[in-house]
Amino acid sequence: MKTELEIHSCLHCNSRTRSIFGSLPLDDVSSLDNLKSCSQYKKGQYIFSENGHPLGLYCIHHGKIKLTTSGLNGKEQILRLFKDGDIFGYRSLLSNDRYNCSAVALEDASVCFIPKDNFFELLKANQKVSFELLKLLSNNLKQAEEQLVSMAQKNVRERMAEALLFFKASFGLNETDNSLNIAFSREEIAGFVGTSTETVIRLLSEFNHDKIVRLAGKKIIIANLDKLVNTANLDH
Amino acid sequence: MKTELEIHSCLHCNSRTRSIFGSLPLDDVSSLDNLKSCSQYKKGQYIFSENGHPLGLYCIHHGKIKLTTSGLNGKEQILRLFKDGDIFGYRSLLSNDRYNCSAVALEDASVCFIPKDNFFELLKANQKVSFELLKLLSNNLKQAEEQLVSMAQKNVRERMAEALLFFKASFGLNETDNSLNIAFSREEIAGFVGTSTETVIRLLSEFNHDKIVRLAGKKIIIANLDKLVNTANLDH
DNA sequence: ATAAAAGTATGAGATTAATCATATTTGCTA
DNA sequence: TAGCAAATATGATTAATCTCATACTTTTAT
Repeated sequence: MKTELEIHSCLHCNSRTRSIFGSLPLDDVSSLDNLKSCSQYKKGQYIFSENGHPLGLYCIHHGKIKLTTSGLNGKEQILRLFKDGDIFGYRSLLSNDRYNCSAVALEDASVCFIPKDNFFELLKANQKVSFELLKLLSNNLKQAEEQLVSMAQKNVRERMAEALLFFKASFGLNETDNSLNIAFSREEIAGFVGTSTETVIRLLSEFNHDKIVRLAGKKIIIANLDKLVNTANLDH
Repeated sequence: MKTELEIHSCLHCNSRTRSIFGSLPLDDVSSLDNLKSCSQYKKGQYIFSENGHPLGLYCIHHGKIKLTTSGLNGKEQILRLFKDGDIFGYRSLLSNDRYNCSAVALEDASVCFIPKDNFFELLKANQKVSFELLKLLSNNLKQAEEQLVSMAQKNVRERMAEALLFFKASFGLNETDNSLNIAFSREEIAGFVGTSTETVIRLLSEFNHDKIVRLAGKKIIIANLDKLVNTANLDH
């Protein structure tokens, strides 16, 4: 049985192996342990807020996090999603900006914090980590530009289907009932798809009627993945 | 008077000082000189194409380049714009993908090429350059996410105004007549704004009527910057 | 110089999706 | 567990933008 300390130590952290710190030498991992701190967040709690000054890097021990920014009239736009082993807060840190978005816990979460200076030292000392970070940013950029093209060229129905596929890719499906492993409100989905809450509700109910998904309370069950992929019109 | 060789050498390249290689020790600059090659491209020519395999990094000695991807039904979407001193082709290189977009010369251009392996060696040897690259990618990501929010939440008129401001920021204004230092076709603008060519034409003609811009052939003259900024509805 | 092609311009109609209004349901708190 | 607030649902109307059609203008190629 693991002690509380072991559970929160980077050395024994299952999430670490999947993170950019996966290739870090064990000596550096234990020094990481000494300088990081770990905090618990309740669902809905803010880890950091738009316009704040970045003080360090966040690394998810356990939980799901959304990055969200407020656009016109304060309308929320979800930019990125994170899960166990993901780091976040690096964008603003690296370009030495204030945060341009907020990080919010989508469910109860356990998140570690590495102070800015220590993180930069770690980057300097470990070529591999800094290279992993370059890769990560490149993939983020690819993702963002793909979403931009969808937003520019696809209709709401297609984007809605894409969004469900993205949620599936991000957090997976519950194996027992094939439902999305995340419960977003219709308003949050609207803030990802780039549409109104009413349109999300209408489209989900259409998808339900077309047997593409099945709605069970807050659960969204993927009833027909092929149909969903077709609806997303991915092949261009 | 500079010889042809000097003009194309990295040591004497004015564009280099503004690039991520600005902080490179002069010794490394001259080795960069030996391994890079420089090519001339005519307006409209492709430097690389979507789905191709990246073989190295491109660095603009002189010229203007667009990165463009083909979305639904082959409709072009302009993703990023580059000018003297900018590098491009690093996104796919770093995430080890095929190109997800094409690079096209917007006017006659002179572009240098650094082979993949040499570039990665240079990154390994020069912490500063690799850090500059992290910053660059972070800024690209910020830019892309800002555009995503605009695409999701703003109407076409606002995005059209934003686009003109973006072109101004990217390539500047001609000092004599205040016209944009770049001549896009209406179709290209549509592929940046995320709308139809007809709507671009209509909106430009509206802006012209509202004395926000003045149209003189292919030239777009910024007649009233304040009005343009207001139209873009930037404050959110 | 002239024809052909590409780009720009404008109108009318169709369509998508937003907005506003109002129920209905769900979940939380006292 | 009743009551209230928030979330979901659905309809009607309106507004924005796309599409199609056609005309005009500029550029390009022969």
